Amino acid sequence: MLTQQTYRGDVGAGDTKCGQCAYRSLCLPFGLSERDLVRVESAIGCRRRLARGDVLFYPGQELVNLYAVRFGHFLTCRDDPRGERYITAFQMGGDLLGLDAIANAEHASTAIALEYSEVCEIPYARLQSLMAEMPRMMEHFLQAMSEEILRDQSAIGFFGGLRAEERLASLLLNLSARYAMRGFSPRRFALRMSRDDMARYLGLQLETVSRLLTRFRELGLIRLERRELDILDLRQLEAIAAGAMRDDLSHDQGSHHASACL
Amino acid sequence: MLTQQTYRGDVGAGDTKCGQCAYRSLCLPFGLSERDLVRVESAIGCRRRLARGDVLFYPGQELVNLYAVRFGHFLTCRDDPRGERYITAFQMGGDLLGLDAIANAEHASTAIALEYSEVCEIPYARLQSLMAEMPRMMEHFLQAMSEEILRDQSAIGFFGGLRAEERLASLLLNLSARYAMRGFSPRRFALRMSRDDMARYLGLQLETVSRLLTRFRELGLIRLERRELDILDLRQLEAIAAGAMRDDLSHDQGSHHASACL
DNA sequence: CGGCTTATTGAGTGCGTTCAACCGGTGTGG
DNA sequence: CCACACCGGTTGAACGCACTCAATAAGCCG
Repeated sequence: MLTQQTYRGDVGAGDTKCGQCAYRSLCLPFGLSERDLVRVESAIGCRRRLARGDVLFYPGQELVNLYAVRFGHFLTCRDDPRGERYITAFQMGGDLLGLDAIANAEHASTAIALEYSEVCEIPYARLQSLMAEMPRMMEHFLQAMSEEILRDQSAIGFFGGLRAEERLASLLLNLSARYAMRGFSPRRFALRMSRDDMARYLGLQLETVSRLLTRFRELGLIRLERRELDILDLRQLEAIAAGAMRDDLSHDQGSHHASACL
Repeated sequence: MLTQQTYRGDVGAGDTKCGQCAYRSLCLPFGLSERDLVRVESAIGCRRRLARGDVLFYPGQELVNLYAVRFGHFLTCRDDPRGERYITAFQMGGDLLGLDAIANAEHASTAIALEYSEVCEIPYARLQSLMAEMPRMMEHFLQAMSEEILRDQSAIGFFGGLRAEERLASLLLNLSARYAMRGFSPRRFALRMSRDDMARYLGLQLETVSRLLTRFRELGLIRLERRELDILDLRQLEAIAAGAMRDDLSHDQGSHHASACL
């Protein structure tokens, strides 16, 4: 695994410009005028396609490009002090990758495609000069970095204080909300990552994740086949994530009385 | 607690400029020429002093200033989905506060002084225009934000995969390294935060932290009286943080054979 | 089909929590 | 001055969640 081969090509032409991109309102061009949009487009390099398992960048690699996901999914991971791999985030269309590389001019984490995916290469040097010329652009980029900080800090909270079931519910809800923001169904989507990936993201063991998914299914909160997910009771999933019924949930299945708490 | 009263004053004059600041090489002015330094100084607002327990900013507060710690210590905290408070970081001299506020133009966390402290107010609007004029300045600020991302992501790793003893060792070593970077002793310093603060940072219970500190003391790794810390065996503390002797450490005190592993 | 990866399920253990008592220092008021 | 309360910290005992080890099942691909 972790092969480095990448599919480069199909780059030319104008049908892949930001103006036509599905994630225009989420990605870098967010809130820019038509005129500024053109300048952003000019700063963006070529597209790059990756197959499932391909590595987009790895720790120690010199920072040349940042990346924006055009389609597909990624995960970014690192090693803890013990050498164990953990996952810092899952990325989908419109998300930026590589922001943690700016500190030391080299990437600090590994980014791996979870499926056939495409990214826009954003040469960091060009981005810098663009930001120097366009305060609006700079501000937006700063916001994007700040959002990354917010996300990471939230993750710290999850792993510190929350139980396994609360963490998993949080992850499902997080994915759901992000798909909703992108115009997809918040109730029905595929989990692109393996159980092990989820576990490494949540700070759990894959067995625990598997067991919890089973329990959620038994409780009628979700329907799940392979990696195809249906969220049947979003409210209750939110209640679990919020830590309601800390004792309740243990094993009493079917009572469903907790939904009255909302 | 959490009183809002702050001691404002003693602002005037030039003896508090960046050029003379002890943390000049760590803080915003890092790597700037003398000429640029003056411009940075002009952008920095007044100093502000806080007593132990004072709140510097709180969630929802409009982003007006970022802050740099001149002396003293702070913690920044938030509430997890369950309403439980957790601590995202401890800040000391030269550290920046408030970077997570840029995303939504309002602060997302609470910053509390751990002792009598002073900060520089950095009006964000002025900082923005300054960055637009000085690419060097912008780059450095982006690096600072990226570093924050790196720190937060490392924290995620700690809480996901590490044991209680490994987390605590990591915290002590982290503080040690940061004091060393500031010219203080890496082996002898005071823990400015309570056991409960440490616990809320590490995702543990305060009882667990207390027990572990006791064990570290019994193992001869540290000397600890009240909050005064002496690190006696830095190597072994590093070994623990790295997860060496996962089984070893359990209860066999005094054998010290693990130091041979290095 | 066999070989491999991914996922599920079971049984037992252990780490950290939880509840609770106790201790030392500090400040306060009688 | 001492008695008292209070806060922060330490220590003890028992419980329970999630881990660990292990076996089985289900897809996927050659």
